[in-house]
Amino acid sequence: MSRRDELAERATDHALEHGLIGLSLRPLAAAMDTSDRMLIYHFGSKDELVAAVLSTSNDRSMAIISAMPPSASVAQAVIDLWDTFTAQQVQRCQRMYVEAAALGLFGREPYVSSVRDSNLVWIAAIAGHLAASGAAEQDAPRLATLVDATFNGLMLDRPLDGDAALRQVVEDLASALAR
Amino acid sequence: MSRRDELAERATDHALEHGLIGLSLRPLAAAMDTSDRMLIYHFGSKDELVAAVLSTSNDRSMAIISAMPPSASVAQAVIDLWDTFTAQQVQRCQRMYVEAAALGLFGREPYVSSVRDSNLVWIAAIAGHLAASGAAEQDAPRLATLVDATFNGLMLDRPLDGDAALRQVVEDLASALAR
DNA sequence: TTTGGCATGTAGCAAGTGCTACAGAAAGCC
DNA sequence: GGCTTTCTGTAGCACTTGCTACATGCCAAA
Repeated sequence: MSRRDELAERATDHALEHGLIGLSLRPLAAAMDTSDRMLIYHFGSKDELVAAVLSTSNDRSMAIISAMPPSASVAQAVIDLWDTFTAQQVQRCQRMYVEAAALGLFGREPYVSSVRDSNLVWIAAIAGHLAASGAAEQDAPRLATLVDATFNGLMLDRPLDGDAALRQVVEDLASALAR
Repeated sequence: MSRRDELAERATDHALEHGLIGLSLRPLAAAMDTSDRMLIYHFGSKDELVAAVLSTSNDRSMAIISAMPPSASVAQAVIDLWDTFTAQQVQRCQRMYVEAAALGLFGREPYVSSVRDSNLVWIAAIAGHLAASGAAEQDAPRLATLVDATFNGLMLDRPLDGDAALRQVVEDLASALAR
């Protein structure tokens, strides 16, 4: 693994823990036992570092979501996806994705591009799981967009509501989609 | 209207236009034909300014959503809410709300508190409209949380997908909830 | 006319930002 | 040995950040 990749992994760990909004090179470098100087050297600019971090994070969550076995029904798939989604590992990645998407709301780079890249493969993975769980092939992408949007929206509510309340809402969605 | 309120209104206009995440006092003050010095004088701190801006923005979108006449059905209510939600005026406020929620993802103040305050009355308003449109009273709050989360999640996708695609997804949700 | 409070302008501070200039170390290749 | 390439440390630059010290103008009450 190249030095750059190693730094990307550790920077991703730090960003997942402390957030993407407000991320700055010096504290990040200090936590990684290196210097801002080195980060710029290996990544060229902060923007490229951020892009690498978002890509790394996306790879991690994709690996987990792609490994899910098919669910017994579409409704069950929604529940299973939520459980995976809120598992520590994926949930952090998704939280950072939401931060990136918020940073991209006004078109700022590198966030828009990174979010677009992540979103494409992510939605495809969700759609794949839904299709494997019984959803019609042509409905899967839109269904995936709906489910993903709802999950991300609920993520924004996490600091407000308890996880139990959010799960209840997901169950409502699952049963609505099943009928 | 006090000077402070007037400044809050104009600061809100600016924040809705340029975003909350990178908001800083000097450019904001310059756009308002005043100085950072004055903003701090009237609001005490940047945090209180931000709280005032979020509160003002919330008041504005609440005024619009509260004025909606009941819809013919729950499904139609979801569609109507989306159309109101994406109307220029409300959509900007909601975009800023999403920014604030993202800023609050790691517990940072004043964002968490402001988001909590806004969310409470906002969900209540959505629930009210859904109930007025035929939803069962006891289901309305959870339904409102579901609809609101989905809308906010779709807001994050706005820079990626076209509005037509997002509306399609909302229609999927509406028909799923109707069945 | 003096006093006192509200509002404002000028200047600046300490800290933090991304990034760079420059020098050196280490390691492989001739 | 030299020589180039890759990497790293020190120091610093130009700029922005939220916020403050201080002096000043305005305007109503005493």
